[in-house]
Amino acid sequence: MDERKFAVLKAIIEDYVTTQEPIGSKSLVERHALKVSPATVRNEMAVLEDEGYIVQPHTSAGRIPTDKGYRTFVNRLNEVRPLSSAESKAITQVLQGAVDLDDVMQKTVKLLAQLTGQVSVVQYPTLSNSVVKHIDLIAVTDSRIMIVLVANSGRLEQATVELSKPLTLESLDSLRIKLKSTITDKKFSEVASLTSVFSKTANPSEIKAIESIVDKVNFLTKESADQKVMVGGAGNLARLEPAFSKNLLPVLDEIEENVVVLKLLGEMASTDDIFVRIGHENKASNLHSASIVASGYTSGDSLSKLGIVGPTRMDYPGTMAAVGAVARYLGRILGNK
Amino acid sequence: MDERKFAVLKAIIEDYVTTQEPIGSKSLVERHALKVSPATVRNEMAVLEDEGYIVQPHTSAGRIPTDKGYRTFVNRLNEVRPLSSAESKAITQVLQGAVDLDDVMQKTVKLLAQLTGQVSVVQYPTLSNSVVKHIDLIAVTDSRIMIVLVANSGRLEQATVELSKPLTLESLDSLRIKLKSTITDKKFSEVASLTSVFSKTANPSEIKAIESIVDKVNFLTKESADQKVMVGGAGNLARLEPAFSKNLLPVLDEIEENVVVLKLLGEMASTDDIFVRIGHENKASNLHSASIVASGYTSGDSLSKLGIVGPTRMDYPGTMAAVGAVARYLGRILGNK
DNA sequence: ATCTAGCACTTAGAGGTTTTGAGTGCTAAA
DNA sequence: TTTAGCACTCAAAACCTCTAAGTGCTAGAT
Repeated sequence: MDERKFAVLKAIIEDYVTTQEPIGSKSLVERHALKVSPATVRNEMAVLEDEGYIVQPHTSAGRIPTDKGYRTFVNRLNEVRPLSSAESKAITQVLQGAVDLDDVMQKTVKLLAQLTGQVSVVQYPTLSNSVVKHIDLIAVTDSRIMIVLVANSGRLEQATVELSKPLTLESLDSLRIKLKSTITDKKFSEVASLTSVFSKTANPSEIKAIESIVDKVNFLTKESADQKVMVGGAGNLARLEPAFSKNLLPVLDEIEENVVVLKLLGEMASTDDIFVRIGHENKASNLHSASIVASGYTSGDSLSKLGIVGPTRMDYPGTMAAVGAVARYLGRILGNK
Repeated sequence: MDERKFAVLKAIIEDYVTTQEPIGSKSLVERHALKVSPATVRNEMAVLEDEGYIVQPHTSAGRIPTDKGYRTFVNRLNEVRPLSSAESKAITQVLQGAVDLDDVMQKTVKLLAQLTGQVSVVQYPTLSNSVVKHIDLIAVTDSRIMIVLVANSGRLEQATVELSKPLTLESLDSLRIKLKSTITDKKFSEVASLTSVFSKTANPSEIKAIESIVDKVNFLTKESADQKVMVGGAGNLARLEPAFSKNLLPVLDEIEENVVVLKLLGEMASTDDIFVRIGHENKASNLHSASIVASGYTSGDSLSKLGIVGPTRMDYPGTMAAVGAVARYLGRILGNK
């Protein structure tokens, strides 16, 4: 695509994103320093429309960008706009103050929502490459055992088991010690195979209790338990057009259920570039008028994802910059640990 | 207030809540089995308006309820409507499946949001009456110590401390043992006074590290760290009138910061009745067009709160029933632990 | 070969007017 | 005390007109 045509497309997108109204040739020339007349711009626009980059909602109106238009615009954004110093300051300040991983995740998701004005999603650091740093079994009552697992990434997982027959404190303690020595510093993905022998050597009367505890430990370290995400800025939906938010509500619910998020974020290649999926590029039909901007972030060995969901009509450069910056800072914060 | 007048008020409220439009005398008589003519109803309405229970948005329109109208309506709801069996089934099923306290809270907040269609808030079980069941210190790296505290309510608190000078594993272990024997089975509120002597007996070279760990433990058990809440259903805002959600957004942000929630929920007396605060009864001016329906729930020794925030125009009987039922079930689930 | 000025044409939406109908209060009879 | 009847009110719907922002095309200017 020739240089001037792209300039026109870019101008249309920029104006449309802010005004949310179809853009005509005259106002384009006025607001941007295109050094040609409206008539020339009109010719360019006619061509752009033929080629599917923009459309006219009705005959006597201006043009609005199509998904294809946004796509070529985004593709041409070779370098990501840097954040303003105020923004990057805010990021470091907010994330600096977090006391634990949950806190970091919560602050991140909120930050991302505020910076972009969209609904944000952050995936917890994955466990699969992490290593068990600590395991504990705590008898909250006689028959309720709480399991606490800590990963080297700082991620903490807990679960409780209800035993049908109480375990003596001694047995619990010996199980704890045995578990601890077996799986400490082992990868989460290896845990299940390492603990499978446990029940065989156990005292027959305790075998059932021990089995249920070990089962739960394996459950916690299992791949599928690993899809923990946090969603934030759902209130931003209220700011957007009602029609859009109506479409998105069920998606949000699903995200909170952690079901869709894998697909949503997982579809993207696993580098730490910034990925953008625009409108119909999303497979879910609920998302045909939505775009996703996401990025991977690294914490120690694991690569996880974060991103935002918003209307196709969004400020891509700004959003991409925010997502990228947050991913980078988050990686830095978690990497330091 | 005489019986028939109340019947009229009630009918107006019920219709207005569903249609969201001013209610006239004729349609009232049609939809409800009032055994009088529209003219009679009109007379009653005129009186109700004089007394401030309802207003006319403009001369040629029907009436809508005032805060005072809602208030008398709510006050007369002596018995709370029971939930449908499908609803109570849903509650038990959802809460049954939770694996740990965080899970319970998250499921509860979501459930409440879905049942009521409003924004919901659930406070974690308070720590002040709880007892320390377990404490652990985990060296995630040389100089990063993770503190894990478990309450008998099943609530787990964590924090990390960054030490300026690493502690040997032996010292850490002895500190852990000392802490454990000192504060296990003690109330959270007592912890700070019990640990104050720790730094005095310590080896001088380690005094700083130990102090910073003990400080953090005290911080975790402090009253003010106790205001943990979870907010859900923010997406429901999108369903409501934009004007309303605009007002509420900042409130939500504050709730997520845990700042306002104490006041919001704390203003209510501490029984486990269901409390309703309607429109201008709320002190915050942001909430003048909002109502709060809340209830306390008990888990073990501690009494905590949960509730919802919505427009004054809401289905009070249904909402109150849902809030009450969720509070009851939540207490039961947590009490069992 | 482009670009641009000019012009005829289109049409959504703004602004203004009319009509409609749901609602009222009052009066007088049941 | 209730209700039928009636004149009155007024927001909102329906309708109309006009405007202005937009278009495409043609022919002259660069």
